[in-house]
Amino acid sequence: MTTPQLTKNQSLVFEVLEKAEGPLSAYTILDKLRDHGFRAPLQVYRALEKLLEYGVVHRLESINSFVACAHPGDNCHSHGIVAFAICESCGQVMEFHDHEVDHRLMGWVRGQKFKPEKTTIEIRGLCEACAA
Amino acid sequence: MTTPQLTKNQSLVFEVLEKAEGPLSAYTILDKLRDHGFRAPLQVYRALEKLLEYGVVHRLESINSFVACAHPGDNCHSHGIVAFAICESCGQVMEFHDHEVDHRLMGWVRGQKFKPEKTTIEIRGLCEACAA
DNA sequence: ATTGCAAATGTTATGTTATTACATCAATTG
DNA sequence: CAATTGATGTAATAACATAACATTTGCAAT
Repeated sequence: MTTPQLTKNQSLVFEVLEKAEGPLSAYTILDKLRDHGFRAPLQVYRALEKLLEYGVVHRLESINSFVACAHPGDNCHSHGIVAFAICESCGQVMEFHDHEVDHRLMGWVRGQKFKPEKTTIEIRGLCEACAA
Repeated sequence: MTTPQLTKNQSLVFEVLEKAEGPLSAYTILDKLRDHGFRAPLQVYRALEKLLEYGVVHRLESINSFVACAHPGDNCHSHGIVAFAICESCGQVMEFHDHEVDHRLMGWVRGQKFKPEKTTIEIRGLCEACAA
């Protein structure tokens, strides 16, 4: 799937996430876009919904936040399951893929005849700098 | 770590989760315990906090819900990372462990010198019965 | 160019999940 | 019994997310 031209609101939300150092909550995004005319949460959530669909933004379930995909120009849906390491101190997020992990999880899933739609892998802890 | 004697509120919350067919939200638990004197969310959240700590209850991050651990009498902290398959149709949750997945994730983590505290693996989709 | 449709947007209100702050109570121990 | 600690009760509020409905915009078909 290729990413279509983003609409105005989608572009604004995406730019905010790209410039951010780490994940942002929907309401933080809203606050950052008040100057651009955003007034209500739905303006953010609707844009996020599309950006997630296009695979250019990820949702971090364990911290109710959103982050731009770490693969500029690429789209993440082709890489299999995406995993995240989230530093609980500085907020930094590392995104990675591991085919063996995918393979094991999908193997289990097949064994159960479970039909996966969306898989979440999130490791919360301390990054190297913060653990020191 | 061995599970200490549960307090009154902890027992009530745990019993509700054990009897439930699937995961419950904190507010659903609250409603089920109104007859037992529960009045406020905090009574539930405080009990859950301890039950999570003891490893007898799991939190499903992707659906903001809680479920009793699938290993009666045992405690889950000894099994490495716990993974869940959550049916989005019937709500049923399957809990499993995969040492190879643990190994791969922990290998990546070591390579980054990241210090993991809590890892979430949740597969949402359709169980065999619901996919049919 | 106009009509008709689909998608995007704007706005208000509300629903759902989680925590803060503070008071009280109960068990333990020195 | 005083002091401490952990559990509980209660009210208020913060944080996250969606429903419902009105309006506007872009664009294809005629």
